[in-house]
Amino acid sequence: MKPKKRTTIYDIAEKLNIAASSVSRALNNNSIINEETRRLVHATAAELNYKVNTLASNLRKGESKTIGVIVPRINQNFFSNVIAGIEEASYKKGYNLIICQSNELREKEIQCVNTLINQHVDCIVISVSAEGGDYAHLQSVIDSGIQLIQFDRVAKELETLKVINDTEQISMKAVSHMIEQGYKRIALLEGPQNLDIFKQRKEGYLKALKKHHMPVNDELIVENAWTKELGAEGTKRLLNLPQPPDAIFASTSDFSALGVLEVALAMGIKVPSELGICGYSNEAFTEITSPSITTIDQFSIDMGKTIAELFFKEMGKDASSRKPKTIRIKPSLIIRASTNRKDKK
Amino acid sequence: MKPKKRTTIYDIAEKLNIAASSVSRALNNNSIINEETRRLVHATAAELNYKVNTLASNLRKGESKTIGVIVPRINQNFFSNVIAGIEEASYKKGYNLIICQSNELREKEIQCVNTLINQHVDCIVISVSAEGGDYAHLQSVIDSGIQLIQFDRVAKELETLKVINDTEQISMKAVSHMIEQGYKRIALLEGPQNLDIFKQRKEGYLKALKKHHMPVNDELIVENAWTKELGAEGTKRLLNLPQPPDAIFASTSDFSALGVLEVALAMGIKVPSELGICGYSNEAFTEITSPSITTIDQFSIDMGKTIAELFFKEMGKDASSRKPKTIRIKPSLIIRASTNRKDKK
DNA sequence: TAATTCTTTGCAATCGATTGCAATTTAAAA
DNA sequence: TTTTAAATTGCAATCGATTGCAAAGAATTA
Repeated sequence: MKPKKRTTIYDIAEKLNIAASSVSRALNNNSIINEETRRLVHATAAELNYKVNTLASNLRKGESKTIGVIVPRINQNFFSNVIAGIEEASYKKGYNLIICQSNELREKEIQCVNTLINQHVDCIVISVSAEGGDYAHLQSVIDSGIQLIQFDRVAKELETLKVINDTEQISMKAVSHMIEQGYKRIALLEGPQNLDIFKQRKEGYLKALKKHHMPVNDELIVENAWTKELGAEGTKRLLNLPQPPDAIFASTSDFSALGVLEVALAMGIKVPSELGICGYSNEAFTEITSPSITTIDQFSIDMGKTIAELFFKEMGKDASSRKPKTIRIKPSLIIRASTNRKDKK
Repeated sequence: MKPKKRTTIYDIAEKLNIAASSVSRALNNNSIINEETRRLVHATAAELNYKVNTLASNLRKGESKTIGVIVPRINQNFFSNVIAGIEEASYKKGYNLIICQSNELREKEIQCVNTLINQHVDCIVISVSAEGGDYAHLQSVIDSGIQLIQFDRVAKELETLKVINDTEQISMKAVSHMIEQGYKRIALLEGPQNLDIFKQRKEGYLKALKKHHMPVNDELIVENAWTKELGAEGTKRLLNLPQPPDAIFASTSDFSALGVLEVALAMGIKVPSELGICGYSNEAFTEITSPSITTIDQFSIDMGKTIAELFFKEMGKDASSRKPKTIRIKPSLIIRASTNRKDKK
């Protein structure tokens, strides 16, 4: 099969007429090995094009120097940015990433978790799928003694490390901003309420209304509008109400905000003067639509780095002293044209 | 460290008073094991919450069921889509992905390659970094007997499997399209010419001009303009020429096309009537700028799937019968408003 | 010169699963 | 009842690297 067997420490040992253990120690610059033999071993290793077998090494050492990452979709801006952040920070420490996508499916998520446990990863980083259900599979990660870090979409009942955005607070800020811009009837496009992050976005919306003594109007709340198409659909319904909204907080995503914008423009409704729009995520395109879309930046790359750093920091501790811990990253409201009807630059 | 030692086949064997080898065979539903013991082993495994140690298994079997992927940046639309495609196809076959990013740096790319070789991955999939240099590190992948698949940005001198777009042809088509729309002075924003794909895009541009008997004008060719900022900069220079272009093919990326668009709009130049723009990659935003941007779709997810399928197909063959092979995926020209000054919908 | 300490090296077990081959048990055939 | 074949199971080596412990050699001290 393989063309030639790969060189092992035994090959080096044989060639130099020393023991494999000495070769191992020499290669790890480890123990108190004679400088001369150390040099010899390294030279021979280079000559024979030796590469360690990480599998063997990890098996023996009982670690894998690998972090498993499970996200709903790899090719979603937010997630790919988080992954990029994790990768950058872990690579520096000599850790590799195994990436899986759950496709928002519980069943596949369970499969991924099992694969990663079998791979003996040192840590599993996960943003749970939207499908919901119980979290026995995540519990079993913990039981296996593998560090579990949840981010963004977290199962809050599980006592693990968590890295999340301060979602409620920023949502409140976004809606307050719209109120301050003079919008009176603000609608909400909400996401699946079994995911905490969407619940919190709604909560922020409600709190902002309450704080400004504005009524909550159920007909202005549209469920499950988290794609561009669903956002557009919901918007049509909203704008055809007897009393249509004068602003829409697309709390699910910028894509749904885009749907809102397109429908509004198609119906000849002026943004932001007649309709304010705020999205979520700061996708690249929000900056360049016309008008540009107000949105929320989640600092996704930083989030990735934070996750990796958290893992390395907690790594030393043994299981008994592991405590659940939540790191909040403050997102930032990016005010653009789509909600800006007062301040002219 | 770990709270409790994980169950191994020996634990199961001991509990049932049989040999570990029998347990192994039973778990693999493999050999001719007695149905009764098979059931017993499975039951006990479940009861003890047994999970195989893939490290050990792989070490013994000399394979890793893992594919290593190296891309310049994980969080670039094109790459994250390719990765998503690879992941989807390989997961079905029980293969995992280890992802690395080279950050466009040769040095890091070499590191990644070594890590993946050490990990004993069964295949390395790579899109080379822009930095260039020799490809000794890729040669050493081949020498290690690891399947090497290059995609998109390939080192053509290396005899490996390759999955690429039909870049030259589609570039020619894009430029021809602009010519047919009546543009007379078409400029080119080109990428680093040490990467083949950018060379081919230029080649397609040149061929289209030649085919339509149009002169090649060196002052209309801008080097190394592959970010939005560089694209914008180059555009300013172009539009301030005594004889400015009436169309720009931003062959490097949609981002640079976006730079072009912004500069044009800022200068009060009408798109597409006074200036045609064509980008490359079909980023999500090209659809929603105004005017929307003509671009080229590379079918990135399909490309990922194709890569994985190619690997699985070639996997069976032994090293000696491995032949270099190139699969071309035909990209598609997506004509939008930014070049459409004739046909009105 | 003998006793003691410090360096350096080797032996052998270990990590957990797999597998060729031999051994044992059971069933079928003679 | 004996012989032969088939079905199961176990033994022990193996994958490649690491590491505790003992041994050998070199250097230092009494």
